[in-house]
Amino acid sequence: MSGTAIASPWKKAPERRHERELKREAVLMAAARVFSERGYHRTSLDAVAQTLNVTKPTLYYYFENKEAMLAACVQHGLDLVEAGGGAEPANGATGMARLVAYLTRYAEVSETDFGRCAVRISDAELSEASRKRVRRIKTGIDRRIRDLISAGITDGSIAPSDPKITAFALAGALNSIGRSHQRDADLTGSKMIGQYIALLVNGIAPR
Amino acid sequence: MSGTAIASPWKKAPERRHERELKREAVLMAAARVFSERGYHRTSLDAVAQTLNVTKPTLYYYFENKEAMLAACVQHGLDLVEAGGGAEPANGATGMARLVAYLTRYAEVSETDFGRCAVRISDAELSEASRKRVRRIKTGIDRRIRDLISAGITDGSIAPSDPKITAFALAGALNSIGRSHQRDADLTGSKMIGQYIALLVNGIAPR
Amino acid sequence: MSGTAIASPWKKAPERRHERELKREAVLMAAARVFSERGYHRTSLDAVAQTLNVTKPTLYYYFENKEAMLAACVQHGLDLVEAGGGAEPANGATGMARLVAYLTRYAEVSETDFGRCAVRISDAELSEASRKRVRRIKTGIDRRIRDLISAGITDGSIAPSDPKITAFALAGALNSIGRSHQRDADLTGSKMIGQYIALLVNGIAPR
Amino acid sequence: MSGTAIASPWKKAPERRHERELKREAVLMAAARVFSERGYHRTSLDAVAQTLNVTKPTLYYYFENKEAMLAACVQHGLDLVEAGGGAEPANGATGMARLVAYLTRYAEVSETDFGRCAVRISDAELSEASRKRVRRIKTGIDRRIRDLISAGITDGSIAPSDPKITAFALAGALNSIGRSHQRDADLTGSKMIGQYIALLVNGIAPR
DNA sequence: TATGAATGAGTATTCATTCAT
DNA sequence: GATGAATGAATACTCATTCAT
Repeated sequence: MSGTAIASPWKKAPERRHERELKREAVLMAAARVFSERGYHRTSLDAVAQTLNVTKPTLYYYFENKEAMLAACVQHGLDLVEAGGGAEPANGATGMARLVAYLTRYAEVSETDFGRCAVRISDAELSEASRKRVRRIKTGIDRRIRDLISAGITDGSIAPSDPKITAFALAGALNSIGRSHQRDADLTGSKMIGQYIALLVNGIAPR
Repeated sequence: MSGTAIASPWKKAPERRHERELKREAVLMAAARVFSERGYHRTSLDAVAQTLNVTKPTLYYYFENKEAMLAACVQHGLDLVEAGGGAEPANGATGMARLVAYLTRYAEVSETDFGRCAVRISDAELSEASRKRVRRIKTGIDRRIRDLISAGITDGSIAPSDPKITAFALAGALNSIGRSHQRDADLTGSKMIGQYIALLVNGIAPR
Repeated sequence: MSGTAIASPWKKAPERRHERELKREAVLMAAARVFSERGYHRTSLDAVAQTLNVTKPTLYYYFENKEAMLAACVQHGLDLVEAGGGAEPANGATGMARLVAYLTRYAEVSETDFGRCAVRISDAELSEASRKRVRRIKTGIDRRIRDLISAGITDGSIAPSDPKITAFALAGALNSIGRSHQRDADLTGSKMIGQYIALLVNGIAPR
Repeated sequence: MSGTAIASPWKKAPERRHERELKREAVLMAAARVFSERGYHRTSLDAVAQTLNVTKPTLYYYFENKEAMLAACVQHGLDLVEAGGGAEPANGATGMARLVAYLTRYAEVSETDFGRCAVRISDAELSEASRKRVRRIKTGIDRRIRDLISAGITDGSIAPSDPKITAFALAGALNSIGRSHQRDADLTGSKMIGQYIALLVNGIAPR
């Protein structure tokens, strides 16, 4: 045997691609954080760059422009919701149980930077192209919630109501989580989410 | 007798003050409309001025600066909520009844331009000064809701819960009304508000 | 009589409008000068502003954007050519005489800052809208030259040739005046223009 | 005998140098094409690189910087004119004949990408350094034309005139060929060049 | 040789704000 | 009261250029 291979100082192509991907993600996370903290319009790309110890043009190496960064944040936030799973019809649970699982996931994501971006940014701030894409995802989520409600109504686990309005109200209520400024520990965290959803499930009237 | 008084071309002081007040309100309404339509940061003062057929500097005669206009919009929106009354402890109604009345009012105001301003602007987008002012008003409303909840819990008309979280959830849920883009007729109007609040009161679980 | 009127310190509306017009022209002249000296792309609006002792945003008060300034320069240069007159068919002169008059005017304008702008800027640098406008004027000038050539050929004062190519060559030749860097006194001024045009009229071959 | 030589995977030095030369030329041609199509300043090095399926930094391996590329284009264009020959005093032809040959060559080159680069770039758009270099080459051509004119005047084949102005006018007129946007077939090609030069030789006045 | 990554310097444009009139 | 004019400050975006690999 002719000895051990010497570790090459040059990174291989796949490794490079992976590194780039990592950096892109880092940019995205930084952006999500700053956007959700100071608002999209009040945030300059300089601010984003600074948190990464990079210069502004570097950001353009990873994203076409500021709006693309925002769109990616929003999209990522929304994707996280779907990525949670738990809403599959197959698993034998009641509509209510599946809905609660989904809403919990939704609420949890709303507490992340990405979720806050998704919830805080008005569609009007996105470019036509991004708007369409985002709208499609949001519609998907809305439909998912409506379907779960309908299923629950059918199997008797949810009280009859107009699924459209109910879905709108539930999502809207949960959105306020991401919209609020989470300085208050009581209004953050999984315990709070539990109470929050329990409220939506049971209402405020005594049973 | 010393003859009839000649109509002075100069208006009297009180009349002038009144006129100024009227114009100030006109500016405010215009601002509320445009801000709520395009978002505060995306709206230039030129746009506000244009809808009034005035020039930009004129606005400065009525408001110190752009943020002051926004703050006034928000404040006005929140004032409208309080102005609705119905939350007075004296009138013998249950906490629940008074809470429902208050929330209804809240929801209705959320559909106005002023309400949308109040609800759509994230605290993060305001300067420190305005942020404080707005926060104070919002805190007032929050306290009002909490108090009503507590009263309801005490008189048995509302199920026991943490008033803080419940108030947060209720307000948040209603805010989504003002935040939504009211293109959908089903998701606007007083009928919808009724269903919306009924949902919050009764929850989605069957009773 | 109750005395002489006191000169009001406030300028009257028409005077104001006039003043604005003057300033706009001043901006245009400054732009024409700088553009023609350093080239459109190498000239920053800061440079234009500096020659006027104004700040950059002031320019935007008079022109929509940089390209609009350029377009106005070009248009003004081309307009100057037509404004010269002398090409009217009515005046009994031969086609040749009228052509020479027109070309002389053309050459003279080419020596001005506006003319140099018109001649130096490629159509490609203009916006679609400006391009069309400019192209229309240029076509008009081209047609004017062709018509004069045709008239001259008809009345025998000009040798027969393809008016299209001849017009192209004449205009092209004269354009080089505006394109050259006039540091050389021998290659500027009316005397030079005379010789230049005489050359085009008589050719270089001995007669 | 020591066996057959193994073909080395490394290319010999001269071959390498040659390859490099070829690539450098490829870069130059690509640059000339893009510069002449979109204008020097409006063309980014990315654009040049793209047409070669290379990345931007690669260009720097062959040229010091962007301006050096432009200068090389211009120089190459002007070299092409000289390379045409035909202007040698020795061959017994008249000054006029030699001048016509030279101008024809000049016009032909003006229709190439390199020629267009040379003709389209205004001195004002270049840096001081490049300007000097380009100016020197242009001066060389100008002198050549003047000499031919003088020779023609001397041998009687060209009408007496100021060689300086005449040379300026002839070159200027021919430059317009390269400057025009050759969409019009009538205004391109060798036939047109013939007519163009005939016009300059004979003038437009009837003989 | 060629490239991925990063950057410095520049530039057009917007907009809230001021002020003399 | 209202406006024309002007400005300072900010900011997104571009691009030639560099350098380690």
